[in-house]
Amino acid sequence: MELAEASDRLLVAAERLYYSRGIAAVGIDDVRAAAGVSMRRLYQLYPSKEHLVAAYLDARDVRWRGRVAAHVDAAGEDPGARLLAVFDWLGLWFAEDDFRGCAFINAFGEIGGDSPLVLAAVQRHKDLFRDYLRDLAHAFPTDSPESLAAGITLLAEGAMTVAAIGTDPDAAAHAKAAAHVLLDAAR
Amino acid sequence: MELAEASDRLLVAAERLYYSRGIAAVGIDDVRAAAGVSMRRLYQLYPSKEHLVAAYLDARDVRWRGRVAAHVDAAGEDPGARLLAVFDWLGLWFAEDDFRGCAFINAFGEIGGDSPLVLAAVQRHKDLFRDYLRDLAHAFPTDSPESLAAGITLLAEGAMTVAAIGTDPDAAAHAKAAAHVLLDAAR
DNA sequence: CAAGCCGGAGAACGGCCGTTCTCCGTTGCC
DNA sequence: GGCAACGGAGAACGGCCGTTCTCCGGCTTG
Repeated sequence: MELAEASDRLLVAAERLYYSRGIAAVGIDDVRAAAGVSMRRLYQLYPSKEHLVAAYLDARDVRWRGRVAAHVDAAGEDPGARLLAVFDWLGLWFAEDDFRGCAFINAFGEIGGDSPLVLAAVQRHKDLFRDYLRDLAHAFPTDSPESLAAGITLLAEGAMTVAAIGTDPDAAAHAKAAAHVLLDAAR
Repeated sequence: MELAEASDRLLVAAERLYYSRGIAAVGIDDVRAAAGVSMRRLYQLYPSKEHLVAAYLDARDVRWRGRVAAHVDAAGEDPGARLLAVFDWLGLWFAEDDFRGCAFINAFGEIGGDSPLVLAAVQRHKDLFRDYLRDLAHAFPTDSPESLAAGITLLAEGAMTVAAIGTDPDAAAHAKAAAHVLLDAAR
């Protein structure tokens, strides 16, 4: 098996297992077995579990932000509609069967303090998401795009937490309604 | 040593260690040693680590909500000022040296899926916090206190996440500004 | 005083898991 | 055809940790 294929299979298996069961609860050997890759290969590609977890988070970051952006792009050109589309996508995500909260918030709670690599991957993701929302806010006609972006970001992050922990199935809708108020006030 | 004193000392030690280092990273023996309690007593009071963790979370819930309520009460009678005081308190909390994010969000990420007791304690806390904000919102002169409460809750939860993971030292101030917009629009 | 229960200290046990090592079959090369 | 490098499979190692057990000193009680 080639390195590239082994790496792909490991990351696919890692994402499925780590996201659904948690990082600490999944052993290296579980990922290895699910991917059908030998120990030797695994340690050749990722010299420790920490590296594998960081790679899983980076891969998930790319996929996750890609899905958000695709949904936003499908909403058209209007800057307000594009900002609100983010919350529509969150609603779809929260309703998925295998939704278990934000993988990055979970990873932070699990090993954020103990692993510089994982912490950096989590912060990278959150920074990129915030930057994306900031770009969307800057396309909106307002005098204070930064304030708007900050409010939108907080609503989105709050919705992820509430949807993950609480039992409120409408977290995304509530966040969208509040975002609508912020947009109206900013215009 | 009496049972009540041993329990107190265990919970004090557990809160300090679990919150600062994470639950999985702290062994039963670490808590036991810090509390100066024998193994026998510990397992007599809490028959497993899961029980001890749930008790730690319950104790922290009471203290944490007490601190919030005290700060809100100090803000006076005006319903708007009381709602905004929540974010002032969050700002003070985020600035504390030992701030490491919301203990309940962290606990959820760490073992939320694996421990019914811990999951229940986390949900209990978030429900109670949400109910508290809902009460504050119902004292505010508006036609839609529920929407207001939902928005405030999301901003507060989002601020905790951003303050914990990100490097933005002004998360609470941004959340307060957005909350102000929601209040103005609701009035 | 004697005897028995209580509880403290800490060793022991069992299991899990990240990491490394060993064995062996295969493959490519001269 | 022989030989060496590679890599797959999985056992072995080391350490950690939750939980239980053993030993023993001291306090209580009749």
